[in-house]
Amino acid sequence: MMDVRTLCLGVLSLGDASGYEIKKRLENVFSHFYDASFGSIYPALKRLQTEGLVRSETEQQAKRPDKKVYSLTVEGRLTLVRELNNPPGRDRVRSEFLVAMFFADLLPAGQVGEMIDRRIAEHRSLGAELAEREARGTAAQRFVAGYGRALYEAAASYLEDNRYLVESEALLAQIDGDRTGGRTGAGAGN
Amino acid sequence: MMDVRTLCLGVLSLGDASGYEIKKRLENVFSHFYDASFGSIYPALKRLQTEGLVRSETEQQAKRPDKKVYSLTVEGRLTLVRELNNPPGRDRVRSEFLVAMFFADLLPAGQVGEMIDRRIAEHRSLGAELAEREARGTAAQRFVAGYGRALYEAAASYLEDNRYLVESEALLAQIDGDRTGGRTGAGAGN
DNA sequence: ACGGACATGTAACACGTTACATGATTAA
DNA sequence: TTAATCATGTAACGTGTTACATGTCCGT
Repeated sequence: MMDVRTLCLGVLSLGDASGYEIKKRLENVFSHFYDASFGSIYPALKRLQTEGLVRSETEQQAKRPDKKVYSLTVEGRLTLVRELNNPPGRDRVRSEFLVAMFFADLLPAGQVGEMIDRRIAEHRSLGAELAEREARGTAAQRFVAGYGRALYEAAASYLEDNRYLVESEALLAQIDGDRTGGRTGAGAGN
Repeated sequence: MMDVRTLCLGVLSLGDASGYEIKKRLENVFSHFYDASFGSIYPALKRLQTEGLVRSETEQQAKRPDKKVYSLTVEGRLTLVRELNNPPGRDRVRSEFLVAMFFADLLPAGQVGEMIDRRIAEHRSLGAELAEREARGTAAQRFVAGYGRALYEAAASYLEDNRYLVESEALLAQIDGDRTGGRTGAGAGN
């Protein structure tokens, strides 16, 4: 069971950090394929400490709340390695976008086109972000960043090449007209 | 908020079905990018019914528990469309595999190689499965299946092309030796 | 005799999110 | 002065999983 706790151990294996810093590092690095919030990180660290997998030193700071800097114990490092060695479970993907595409028949074609436009732009930009990260870090870190970038690019390309499948109405309406202009935002109120 | 309830509405928009059948259809179609279990589907249908979004007819069956066949109401269909029209949130990916790769330095290189071998095989096989599905269904359904297939393929190719980044030890040990043979399964105990 | 597919449902549990509570510093 | 960053933590809530409860039929 790979949960927030393991993730915390992992981040700590790269260097000591406070709960706050762990969150930041997870955002930088893992945000593309794993999420975690303060509400899960702080309790996780607390429990890891009672289990002896991490140790903390309170660093007093002037004008700021004390900072609890955590570090891995030997046991914690062993647990991490054991956890990482477990055969990884299947990736879990939860994509509202793909659900919407699956039921594209129920949506106005223009709306579908807009969603795809946005998605392509998002993926290109996220891919570019990861491409930058691919230049830095350890080989393993570059490997993971590159993986993300490759998938974002593959997704964007697929969308570009196959969008006609879900935009049939638009296809009939304007065979080779401009694809980006002319659509008003449909305010989908709750 | 795109949850199991919306998914149920979606499946029902393709035809009436019982809770059990909804589960099966979700398995076939969505299993690659969305999960749902009986424990979430049955309560969801119940609540959808009290909210008037679905209607049920009990079909009596000899020698089997009665089957509750659900169908969408007009309101349900409207709700579904409204929901699908909401700008889709970001995809959530949770990959134990990528977490393990990120910390590959902590693992024996052989172990990493094995994980990658398995992952490539899995992705190729899941991709092939989707490729079959790509031949059937509506255009939208083929679009989504194709998307999945494209991503599985991209991932598998990336892993093949870049695995050396996380297998440096293995790389030093056997420059161009056979990559698949010779590794014994390391029993990763609990 | 055993497991798997069919069929529905509940309860306990795990996990994570969001919002709340508190409070200083710094840049726009 | 308003928002953002730094900094920790709790409580309520939502959502989903797993296991349990029940029972038949069919294939091996």
